[in-house]
Parts: sequence; structure tokens; C-alpha cells
Amino acid sequence: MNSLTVSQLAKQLSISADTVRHYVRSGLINPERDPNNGYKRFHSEDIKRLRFILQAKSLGFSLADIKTIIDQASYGESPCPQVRVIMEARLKETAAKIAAMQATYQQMQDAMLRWQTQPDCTPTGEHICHLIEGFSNQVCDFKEEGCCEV
Amino acid sequence: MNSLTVSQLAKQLSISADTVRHYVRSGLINPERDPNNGYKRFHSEDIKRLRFILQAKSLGFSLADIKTIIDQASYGESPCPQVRVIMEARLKETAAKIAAMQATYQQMQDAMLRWQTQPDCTPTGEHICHLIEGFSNQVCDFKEEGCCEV
DNA sequence: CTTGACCCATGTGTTACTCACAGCTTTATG
DNA sequence: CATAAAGCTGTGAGTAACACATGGGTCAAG
Repeated sequence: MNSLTVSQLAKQLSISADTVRHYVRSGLINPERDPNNGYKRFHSEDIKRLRFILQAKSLGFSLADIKTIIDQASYGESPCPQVRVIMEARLKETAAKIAAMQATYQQMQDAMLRWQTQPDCTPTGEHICHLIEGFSNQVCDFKEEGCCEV
Repeated sequence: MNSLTVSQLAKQLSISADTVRHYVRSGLINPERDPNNGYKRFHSEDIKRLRFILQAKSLGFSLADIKTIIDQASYGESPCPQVRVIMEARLKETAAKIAAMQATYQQMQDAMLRWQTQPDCTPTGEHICHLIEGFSNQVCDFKEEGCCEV
């Protein structure tokens, strides 16, 4: 027979069996079922589709995006205009996320540096951790009085 | 009375009321309840704790981390050693995530660039979207035959 | 007293999986 | 051939950090 089981397919494409199952549950792949035991049976077109999914994922598309694209294509319409629009949005989102993470990363590094010369604290009723509370940053809202100077 | 409601507290710290509620549900804050209507009532110590949470979050700690820290401190133990250990882990994680996202971002930019000169496609039974499928990258597994050359 | 505007607590949805669980299959052994 | 251990399966539930939906309560104006 020329059909693969979940784990055989997963191994071939170097992903986890759970991931394959997840795509099936999400409706991205619709494999045939073995009437005897209910097992999923993947044929070559399923494998092609899974390759497409992985390709699109590596390009930053979400699973919902990919479902949209597949549905549109199987409806006979060209998905390409959509693909371009979605990619533009994802590009911006990704840039924003990276910027945010880099800002956080900078904060983390600064904190680690300062903490090297600071001793551990004992918790009082007033404070939880001096390391964290003492690390005043630019977010002025956090200061009860005064604002980021001193 | 010197207690705040959810939305008053949220406004004061410039976060959403849902976020405040989420922290309460997660056990990070334990506000008193108004016996009349079950509403949450936040006092000054709750506000201090919320400030701490936001501070820690801006330093890259997860809510689970923060709960651990708070619990340890309220137990009378110094959370600082833990804080240092956790931060080290989060620092590495964040660096890895940033690197992964930048790699994806690069892919996305490359794709957008190539797509500018490529026409839209019509879906055939064989392919879903030539833009995506035609964008061969370094992941060789995706290629049925041959591998990343040609 | 009722309308409208606003607020509340709680349940559910989100993303892309991963884990837990009970049962079925295949393989090794006596 | 029987059986037991190992491995695989489908499905349900859990994860992070909230955002949204729902149904109800509150309050002042008219």
C-alpha cells in the first residue's frame, strides 16, 4: 500500500507526530481513514500539502493564514494577491515583535550587569525583591513620586 | 474609603482591566472582596504588588516566575538567588527567540523582494501557490529530489 | 420608574502545539 | 498458540498571557 501513518509521515518530514495530528485537527490536511481501526492514512497529495504548510510556515505565515490560502486555492481562485497582502502584515508584525523583544533584552542585560555588584536582600513587609524593585527604568508610572530623575 | 475597583486600578497603572483580572485569577494578587456585590477591592499593598509585577514583567520574567518570587518572599526567604538564576535562563531564551525571529524575518524580506517581479498564479491540482512553493530555501527536506542546488 | 451608560465577575477563545490517557497492534518469548 | 512487553493510535485536556463575550448589577438623569 502507498499510504503512510502519522508517525511515518512525521519522521519523513522531520516533525513530530503530534504536529501532524494538530494540522489534521485544524483541517489543514484531511487524510483518509482506515476503516478497520480509524487510523489516518496519508497519500502523496497529503504529503505535498504538508510540505506546502511547512514551507509557508517558514515564511512566517500562521496556520490560519495557510488555511485561508489553501481554501482559496482549492476554490479555484488564485491565492497570490492574498498571500502578498498577508505577508505585508506579518512582516510588520514580526518587525514590531523583534523590536519589543530587543528592548526587553536590553533591560535584562542592564539588570544582570547591575545585579552583579548588589547583594541579596531579605524580604520585608515593605518590599519583595530589592533587585527588581530597585531597578528603576524609564517607565515613570511605576514611581510613586518623582519621575525618573535623581 | 481607600480602596480601588478593578478599572480604577487599571487606569492608574495604564493597563487594561482584563489584565488586572487575569493577575487576580492567576493568584498574583489577592484583593479583598466587597461583601455586598463580590467586587474586588484593591488596597495600597495590592497596588504595590501590582507595581512589582509590572516591573518584573518589563524585566522579562514570566507570570509563573513572578508568582514563584512572590511566594518565596512571603514565605520569609530571600528570592534574590532564584531571581538571578531565573534571569539567566530567560536571558538565554530571549536571545534564542530573537535570533529565530530574525531568521524568519530575513526569509520574509527575501520572499517579498522576489515576489515583486513574479506574477500571480492560477491554482492547479498540482500546486497551491507558486509564490510560496517556488521560494526554495535551505530546508532540503522540502525538495522531492535534488537538494538545494540548480 | 425607566432609560441609557457604564461597570462587574466569570466563562470561553486565542496560537501552535505538547502531554496524558486508554486502547489497539505488532513483536518477542515460552 | 498464547501471552506479555513495547510501541503506536485517536482524542481530550493543558500551556502563556491575556482579550472578548455574556449576563447581570449600579447609578444618575429625566
